[in-house]
Amino acid sequence: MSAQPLARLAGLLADPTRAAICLALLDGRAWTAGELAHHVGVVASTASEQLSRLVAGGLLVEERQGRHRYLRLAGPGTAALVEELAAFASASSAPELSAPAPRPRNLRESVRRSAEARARTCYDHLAGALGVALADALLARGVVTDDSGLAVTAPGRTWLAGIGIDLDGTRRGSRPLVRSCLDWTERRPHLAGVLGAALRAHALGTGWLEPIGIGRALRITRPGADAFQDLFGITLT
Amino acid sequence: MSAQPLARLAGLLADPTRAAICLALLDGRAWTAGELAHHVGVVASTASEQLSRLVAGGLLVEERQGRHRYLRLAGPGTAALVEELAAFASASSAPELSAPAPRPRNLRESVRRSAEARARTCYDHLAGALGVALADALLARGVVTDDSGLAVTAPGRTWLAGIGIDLDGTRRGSRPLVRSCLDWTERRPHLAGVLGAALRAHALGTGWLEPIGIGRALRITRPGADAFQDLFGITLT
DNA sequence: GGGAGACTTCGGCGGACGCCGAACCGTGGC
DNA sequence: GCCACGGTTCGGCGTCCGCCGAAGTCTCCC
Repeated sequence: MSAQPLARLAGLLADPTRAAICLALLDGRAWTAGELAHHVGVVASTASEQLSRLVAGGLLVEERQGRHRYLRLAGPGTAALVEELAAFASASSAPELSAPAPRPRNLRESVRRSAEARARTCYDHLAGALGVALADALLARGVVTDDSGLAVTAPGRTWLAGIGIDLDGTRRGSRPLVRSCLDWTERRPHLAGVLGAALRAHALGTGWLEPIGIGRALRITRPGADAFQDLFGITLT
Repeated sequence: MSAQPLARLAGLLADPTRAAICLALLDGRAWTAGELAHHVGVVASTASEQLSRLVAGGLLVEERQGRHRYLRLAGPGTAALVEELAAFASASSAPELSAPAPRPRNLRESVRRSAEARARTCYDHLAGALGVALADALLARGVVTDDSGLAVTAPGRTWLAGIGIDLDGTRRGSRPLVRSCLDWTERRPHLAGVLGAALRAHALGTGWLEPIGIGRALRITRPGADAFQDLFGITLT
């Protein structure tokens, strides 16, 4: 109601350093303070201050282990908020907000980017070309419908259970069962929410996907490619 | 992807004055620059600067008429974003973010607040005790379901058409048919999206509700009270 | 045409903020 | 016990930002 809380929350994300930290944490993992400092390009002391601020504001939670301080986003709700703001910002038509050409600086960077564009983690669900293709496939097969708001159909639920994804088993607090999340590289929606998280967990659990290095990029394994083809009709180029 | 756009967008809402402006505009109307300046308690020149900034950032759009400059939120998406952030901020458990006791300063203010708590506009849909009661009623009657994401049921659509609310007629771009929006006074969800907007439009069009003064508060008329009772089973205290 | 009113531009003030380097504190390894 | 190392605290610097008042521009109305 009052403007103060809104301004303070927005203020937490209003700094490029803090914003970059939150975006990095969208990969869903817990990072150490040092990793984050290096990743966003500030000195350790600066990162420490900003991290404390984000924790105090409730956006991040910390976990201390020995001489390390691990940080991650406070929860799915927080991740969804950051996602949404980032998507809105990058989709904004205002030229004022568009990025000043963030092109890759070297080959390594370029390779990483193309891998991320193909398949990556977005907090706890799948994004990139694979994520968007999955969303399309599930819509086309009637597992998910968008008639009046995104929803999982009754037959869809059964079908998912048949391939080992049990949505009933997952306790859902107030978290939506399925949610749309705008994909930054594809500029089209992929699936988040409980279903999105379950899909990612299943793909990693069965070995369809595996992480590449420490980033958020994912590799599609040989059995994974077969599974996506057979079950979802997705042919990967 | 890059942190810059995110930080800039958040920065627009990171100032109490700009945040208050956006919250005021959540009533869905177009305000003049002077009204906004007075409402948020800054001098005209200050408001002018901040408004220009919000327009440049794409959050607001302006319309010049004679010597007046009318401002409103850029669209439903923008309103949803502001709503969501505000809800997240006020629901945040972090004591750091909670408001420092914004109690009413006089009787007039107090009266206005209680009217707003009963029924008010939230951008283009209904909020307050009435908004929440409507959401409950529509869920209880099966017009809307929350089984797997909020959705309008097939019989619900027919029932709505029967009382004069035609959802098919409204062109929906990428806007969700029905969406949940956390109510600030009730701390429970009410209905937004195309359905929420249609409900409000219908209630105002049929005279069930009428605006009180220039604020966002709404008065429930005598026929309105009857209609809410007969059609939705809502008894207003 | 003159004047009132809505809005904007500009200069300047004060405070807040983000950054860094240096010193400090704990933990873990040798 | 010592050292390396991750992280934190502190002081200080420069910048940015929001605010106001005063002057200026434009529109409408008489």
